[in-house]
Amino acid sequence: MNANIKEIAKRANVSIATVSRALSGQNNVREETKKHILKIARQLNYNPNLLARNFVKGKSNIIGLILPDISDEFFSEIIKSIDDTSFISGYFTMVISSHKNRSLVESINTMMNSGIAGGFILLVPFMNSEIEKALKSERVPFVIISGDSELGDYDIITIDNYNAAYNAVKFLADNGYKKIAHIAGPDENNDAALRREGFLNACTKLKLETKKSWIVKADFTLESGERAANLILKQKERPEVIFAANDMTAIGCYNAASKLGLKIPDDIAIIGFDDVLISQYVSPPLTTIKVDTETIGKTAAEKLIQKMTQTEKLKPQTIKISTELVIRNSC
Amino acid sequence: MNANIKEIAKRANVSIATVSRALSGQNNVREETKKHILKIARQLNYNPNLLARNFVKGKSNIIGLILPDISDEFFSEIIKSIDDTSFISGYFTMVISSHKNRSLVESINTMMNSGIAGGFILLVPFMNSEIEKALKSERVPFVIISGDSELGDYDIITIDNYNAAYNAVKFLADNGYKKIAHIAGPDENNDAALRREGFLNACTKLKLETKKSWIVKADFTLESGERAANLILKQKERPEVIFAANDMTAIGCYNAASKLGLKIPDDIAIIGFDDVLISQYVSPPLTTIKVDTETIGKTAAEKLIQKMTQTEKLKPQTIKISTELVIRNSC
DNA sequence: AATCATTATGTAAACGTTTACATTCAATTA
DNA sequence: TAATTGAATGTAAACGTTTACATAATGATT
Repeated sequence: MNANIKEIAKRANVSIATVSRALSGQNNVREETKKHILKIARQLNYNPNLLARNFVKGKSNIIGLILPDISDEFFSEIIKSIDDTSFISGYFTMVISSHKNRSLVESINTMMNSGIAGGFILLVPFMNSEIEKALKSERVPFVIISGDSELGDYDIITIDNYNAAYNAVKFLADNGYKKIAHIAGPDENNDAALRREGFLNACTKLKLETKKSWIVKADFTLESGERAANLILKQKERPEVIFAANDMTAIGCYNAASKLGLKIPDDIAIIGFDDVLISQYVSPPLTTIKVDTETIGKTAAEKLIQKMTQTEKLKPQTIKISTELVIRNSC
Repeated sequence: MNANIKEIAKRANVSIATVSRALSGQNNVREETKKHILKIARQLNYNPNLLARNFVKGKSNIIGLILPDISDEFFSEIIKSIDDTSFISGYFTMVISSHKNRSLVESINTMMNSGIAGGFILLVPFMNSEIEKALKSERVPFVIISGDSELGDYDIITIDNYNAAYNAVKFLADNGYKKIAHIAGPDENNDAALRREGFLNACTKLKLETKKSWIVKADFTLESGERAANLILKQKERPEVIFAANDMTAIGCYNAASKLGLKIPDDIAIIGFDDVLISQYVSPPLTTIKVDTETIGKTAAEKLIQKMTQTEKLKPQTIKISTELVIRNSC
């Protein structure tokens, strides 16, 4: 059985109100009394009942984290970063992933209405009217982590996909590449769409050669990358470099190249996106664009906590997290 | 503002007790009344206040998940699997990772004493007296996921490290290998210790040749694996195969072999442990031991929920999750 | 010494649920 | 018909905390 403030009050010979004040670090309690109370609390190994506290305060110090149905490196780092940041400000992180048994909308509704979370962070690759509707009540504050900064009038933390892609292509141009292909991600994924847009605009602006048959869609998996690379590399005219929408796709290109007897980067150069762990270990190490997951998580948590603590409503804000080109040996 | 049972009671012209009973699906309420109440609840878009419910029931439907300070593939899969399983039984998953700002012991204490979690799952690679002490109160039920099944008198979900290692060596023996080396994990890591023990016993039993200089310690990282492999492969007498304590170490061996001009598996064969994502993509694909993270998470969550729901105290149980040899081309 | 301002402490209500116990009402039995 | 049972519903307390308001104690100012 855990001790409670009533018990402490009895032993310290004061009222529960004084105990509450002493323990929650308020200043309107005599130094001596405070010390006495704290001592007894320590003796009893007292821990405040957070459920009671959250309940009576009408708000929770739990931050919900809604994840879509995928598990990858990216998420475990985001989770960690959010948990780190939340903890420092006295919050807990609750994970609620969506999957066959629970839809994203259901997760949002739970976070929004059960009172269990004081705010939440929503990771979504896309937006639709169902989600939009679930978010409308705004009963508890939230922020969104997404590849798309144009989802609507929300607080959004986003990767600067467009500029990252643009600059990657610029880097390739600066290094003398002229003929460039792209393996895109799934259509409905906003990160993918923006990377593709950045690629296309850079090609036009920088006068690089590309063509329809060099732009192949894949779905972020290694296998789809290999398939797509095959389609590109078996054409009569071959590009000098492939810009893959993510690292796994890029590694798929490695496989395709290897099977076709093409040397990287001499016969075909490759650049990826994400900088996943493997990228530095493939051979040759993959040049890619590093996404700073730690900053993303940290920024999202900080923004959310800001919203949770301040009363006046601020205008929704989009924060773009910049990326970094990691130059290795694949181009 | 969320509706509450008081409001529903008023509109339905019944007492809050009846509303509570109707909503929590108890049978001692007239069918007609129940329907009426549910209808009004739906109209008001009522969601029970989980904080209040948990608080008054004196137990929480939140499952805490305490993670050590590492982020890898393994964890994100475990988290997902636990969350999946918990959700089906009506529980939430709260992640609390340990790191520079918060020690493992502190995490345990929070879970144990704040009332915020009704139970927790502890992932620990080792046990010490501090942790032991924190666990002693047993104020809330918990289970442990660990490589060591001999941590103490706890409910433990564990990988069958010893037998997995033993069988891996047996597999090598069956395939004609006679001279075998081992790159071990850190001393204080129990998974590592058991794998090493399985290796040693198998060598003795199956009369395989190994020696002290062929057993080198590393720390589960790729770099340490490369270093260790170098120490082994540069000796006058070279083993035929290296059993690495985990896949990352094994991939370190790949690097060392490649730099020494040794062909895998002809000059030196390699076997790993874990079956991380990369393993199937390195060249040649790595033969390794697959750890079924999904089953681990599921089993842990189910065991915990069982403990949380039943009153009588059962004898602590150790559940060993078996592994599976994934034969690829590295030996 | 009397008044006022300030600080410390106490009293009691409030948060939204669940649930033990009490009550009512109708149906069944003697 | 009276007594008994059982189901449906109501009443009110309880959970542990915070906090508005009331009161008491202290110190400062006249």
